[in-house]
Amino acid sequence: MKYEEAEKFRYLILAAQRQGNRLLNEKLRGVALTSSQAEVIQVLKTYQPITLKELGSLLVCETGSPSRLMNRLIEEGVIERVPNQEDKRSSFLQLTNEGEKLSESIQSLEDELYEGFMSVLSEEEMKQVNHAVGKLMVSISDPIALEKRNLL
Amino acid sequence: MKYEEAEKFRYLILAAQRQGNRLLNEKLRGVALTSSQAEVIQVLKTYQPITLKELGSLLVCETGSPSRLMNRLIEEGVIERVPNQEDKRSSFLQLTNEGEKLSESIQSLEDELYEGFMSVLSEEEMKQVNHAVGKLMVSISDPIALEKRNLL
DNA sequence: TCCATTTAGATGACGTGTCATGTATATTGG
DNA sequence: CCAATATACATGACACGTCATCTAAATGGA
Repeated sequence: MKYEEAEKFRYLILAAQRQGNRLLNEKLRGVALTSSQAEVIQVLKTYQPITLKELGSLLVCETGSPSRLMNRLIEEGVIERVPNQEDKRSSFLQLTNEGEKLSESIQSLEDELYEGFMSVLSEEEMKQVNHAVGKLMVSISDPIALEKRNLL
Repeated sequence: MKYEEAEKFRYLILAAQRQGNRLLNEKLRGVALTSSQAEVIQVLKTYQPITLKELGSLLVCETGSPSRLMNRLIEEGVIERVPNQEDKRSSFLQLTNEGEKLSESIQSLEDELYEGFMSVLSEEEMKQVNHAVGKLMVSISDPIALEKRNLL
């Protein structure tokens, strides 16, 4: 049982991510968005207008550039492209009016999620988890998105 | 910033799951398996022979029955089906010899992962995280797989 | 016994995460 | 200035996670 706690750690992180994701996706079903789409909208809300590359660097642990994710949101009229005169390879992304409205709905659904966490865990407990997991992230990966968004 | 720690918590869990998954998948590339396939093999190693339904209940937070995951592993000759005379809707699943061998490789790769965690986090820190996240899992979800596999 | 219901599993559909590769535009070294 | 390289993004491929739906076998009550 040398690795007992480490194994539990691994699977609890997996379970938390899966269950949390399902919970959030259920909440988001009402506004017909996925949790990934919601993350994009919330990032744009704060950082727009930005290029796809910049957006990618702000999404938590997204590797490739999220072209397809964007395409869907553009088709749905939630996000729009603004040509970038300085560099024709890219364009700037920003929320449409509809996107801005959606952002508010998302915010309140996310707040519900956070309330749920806080009804089970004390702030102290969350800080302990955040400290430990944050250390791990710094050590095993490039925590750029987390740093940029002040999530560390 | 009412939800500051809760938001960090949320994204750190996401980041940890993504990065950890990438790390493990890199390690598993040498044996041409994905982390999901590896989990199936390791569960079977311990609990075989079991039906697909039982397997599903042992995988961490798998919702549907993992038919397709199984089909690939059966095609690859890692797992085999044994007819179930008692109930012809299902069959028993077990590792082939090749599967048993793979299981040992997987174990040592997972141990590497755990060593990595332990080089950054103390056992005490992991216990704190496990306790807090475990509480959350019990409260927001049905933690059956975690309980069955003694991961709580 | 027979039919309705339940259960185990398979399958289609959709969005995502990930990697490899392709294409157009920028940049840079000579 | 131009050719080689780098960069931003798009796209194809593949496996997953998730949900809805379908099929076949088991079960249970009339």
